[in-house]
Amino acid sequence: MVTEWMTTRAIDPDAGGNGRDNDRGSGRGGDAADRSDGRAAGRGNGAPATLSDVAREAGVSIATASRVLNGGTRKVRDDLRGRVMQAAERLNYHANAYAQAVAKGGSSNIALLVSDISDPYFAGVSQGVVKAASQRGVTVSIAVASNGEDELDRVRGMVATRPRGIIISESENVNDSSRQELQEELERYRSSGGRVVFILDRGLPFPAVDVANEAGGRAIGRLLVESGYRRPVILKGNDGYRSSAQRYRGVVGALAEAGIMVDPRAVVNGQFNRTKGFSAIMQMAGAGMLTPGEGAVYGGAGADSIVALNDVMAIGAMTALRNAGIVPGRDIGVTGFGDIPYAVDVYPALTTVHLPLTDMGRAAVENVLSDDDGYVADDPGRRLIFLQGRPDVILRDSLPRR
Amino acid sequence: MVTEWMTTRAIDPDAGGNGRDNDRGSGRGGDAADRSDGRAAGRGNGAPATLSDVAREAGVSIATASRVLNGGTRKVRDDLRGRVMQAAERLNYHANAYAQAVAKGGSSNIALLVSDISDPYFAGVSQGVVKAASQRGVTVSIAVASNGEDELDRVRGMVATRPRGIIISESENVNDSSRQELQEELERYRSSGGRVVFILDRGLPFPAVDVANEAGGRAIGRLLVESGYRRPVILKGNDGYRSSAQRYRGVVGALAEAGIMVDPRAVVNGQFNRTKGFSAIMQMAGAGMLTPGEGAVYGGAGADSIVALNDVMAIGAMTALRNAGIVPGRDIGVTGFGDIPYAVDVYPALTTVHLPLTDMGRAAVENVLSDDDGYVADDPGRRLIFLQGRPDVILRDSLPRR
DNA sequence: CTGTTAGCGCGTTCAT
DNA sequence: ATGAACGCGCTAACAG
Repeated sequence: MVTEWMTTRAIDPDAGGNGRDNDRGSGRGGDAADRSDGRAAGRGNGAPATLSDVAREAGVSIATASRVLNGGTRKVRDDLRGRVMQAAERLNYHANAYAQAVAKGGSSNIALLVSDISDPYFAGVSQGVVKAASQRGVTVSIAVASNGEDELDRVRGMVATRPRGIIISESENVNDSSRQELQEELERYRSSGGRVVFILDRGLPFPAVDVANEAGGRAIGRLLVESGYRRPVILKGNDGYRSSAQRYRGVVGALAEAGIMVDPRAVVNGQFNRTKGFSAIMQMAGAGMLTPGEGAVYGGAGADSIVALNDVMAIGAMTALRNAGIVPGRDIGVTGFGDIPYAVDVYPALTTVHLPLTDMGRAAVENVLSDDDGYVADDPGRRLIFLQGRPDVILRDSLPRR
Repeated sequence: MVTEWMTTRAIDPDAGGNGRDNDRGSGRGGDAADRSDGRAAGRGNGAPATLSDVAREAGVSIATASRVLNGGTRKVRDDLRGRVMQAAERLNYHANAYAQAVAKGGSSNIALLVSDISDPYFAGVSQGVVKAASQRGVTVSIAVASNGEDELDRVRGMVATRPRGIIISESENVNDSSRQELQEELERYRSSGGRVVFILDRGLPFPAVDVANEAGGRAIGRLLVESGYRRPVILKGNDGYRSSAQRYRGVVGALAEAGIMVDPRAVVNGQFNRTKGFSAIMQMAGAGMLTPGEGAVYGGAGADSIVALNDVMAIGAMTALRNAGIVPGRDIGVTGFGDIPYAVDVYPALTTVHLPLTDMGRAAVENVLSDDDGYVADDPGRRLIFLQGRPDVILRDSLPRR
């Protein structure tokens, strides 16, 4: 859409109509023939050096070359080893990762699927995955899928690359007609030796890195009560999303224990993104549901707080409040869930429950790379990897005592 | 480090003190041996189906199977085609991407290198890269490198995977002892058919997706002047970072035209991250350099604005100001550069210059996938892909007229 | 310890 | 139009 400003400057005005002298050359490897001696003038002009190039250059067999360049702990006479390494250096040899993968029937790559990298939550998780992976010498391919169908497509594409494992960190996909297919696809992948791990449990029969969602929700609920709030608006994610449901159950439960019933009109089912948080509150404010008055929630009393089950929703909600002339923190308290990095930078700083984003990513790759995925079919309980034993609620200024 | 909270908990709260029955066991997965005939009963039990499995199942040659499943526009009799496709479906065949890559001598993957995915700037760019790539059917592998040495390592790892191209979006690496090596490595990669594209020019002889940095800086400078500010503190990135230098030149130039000289003590060389913005301002405020008084900048007059050459620095600076009891927007104006998504959510909302993050990512992959990389050795000016012809400064509340 | 020889899964000529 | 055979770059048995 916004492509108007895009100015891919032209390249070679004068080259004009002249034929393209694309010597894409090579085409087929006339091979052997023109590769007279393998030394294309040392200029890295042609294709990258191969193992056999190195072997020839070093005057050894390709097997030997393989052994010194990659083969782990095999023994090779020192002089040969030296020659090989020098040759490799000289030819700037880099093993062809694909060929290796084909030969040994398995890559050293893990696939990561997220809904939206530009969301701080996923960005944090991804950062953890990528760093942990690279520390262990495995690469990660990343894909984004914004809806259920995309998700299935992406997963299919991923299994084609036969990664060591697939890590799925999607926020939600509901009404999931493709859910069944997804599960089947993943099960086939697993039965062929692949590992799949979810980040945040989605109720599918695979291991998942999970956190104390319900306990976190309860903690928020109690904090609300202790801080003197009685009339929260709750911003949840979609109903099909377990984490949201768990958090919701937690806060509602804690509230109930204190004798507080939340007004059904005060709970909005949205999605875990900033836009939804923003628009939901804009709309409620516009309808006069937030501040005391006729159409207000809680029988006209209005809301005294907004409990978002996700940080970005909370942040969107805060700016919506401001747009509506309501001062977050002063007029209405706000809480989030996740503790994304910029939760401290909004004003007032966001009170939220901390989630160890990058560590969640790390835990996922550790599981993928471990020998045993800890999955036990008949005991669903055994397939969860819990991080964050007790929830860590971070008190900041968006929910002052009142 | 922070691993203490990590509690790979058993699941059930009530399961109480029971011992952890970690049967890590398993060791190797056996297998391999049992592949007697390749046909593991059709059940997806064994290894994934291969092309020849499909061919056999369909009663055709592997070549034919290849043609219908992948081979573009070849002609195959309809009945055969049908049988093949059914067989593929039944066996849940997915082409082995690695084998394809080896066979045709080139993958359909591009590598992306960033400094930090969890930084909104890189997250935005990455999102653009990944989405654009997947629309074109190419996968992207991502790696992070926080410093110059890592960068070289990662690049080396990347070339091993022989991607179609390498996109580098690193913020900066200074005192770069490895810079020369990096360039050589990349040149070898290119001479072997690879494409490399930088996002934001770094002065290396490769195409780069760039934006109107200096013009943007000038726009900010002029806005400052027009809005009545005279005593800015400038938060730059590292000196070796061209984009920072360009932006800096722009604002200083515009200021100079208006007869404003910036106090040398008021410019801090940092890095483009939130922490640096935060700490720099904390420190200056602590030293009394910001508010009128003895040690203040501008001969004791203090600063009336903070010009951060990057959004996250600006955001860090704003919360630092608050910590120091200075109200951003009211006491001191603030501007950023980049327009990351959450620039609207800080308070006051950040005035900044817009950068089309995801489109920058997209442009990079388009260049990688295009036939001609537009690089012309002898005319450095010709190797840039400009986005955003005229800078778009977004007026918000952090820099009110005064 | 080193070199030979089979494959790995797939694309692609070359005959048929 | 279809199939047989070879090669991609590399690893892994197997000999020597």
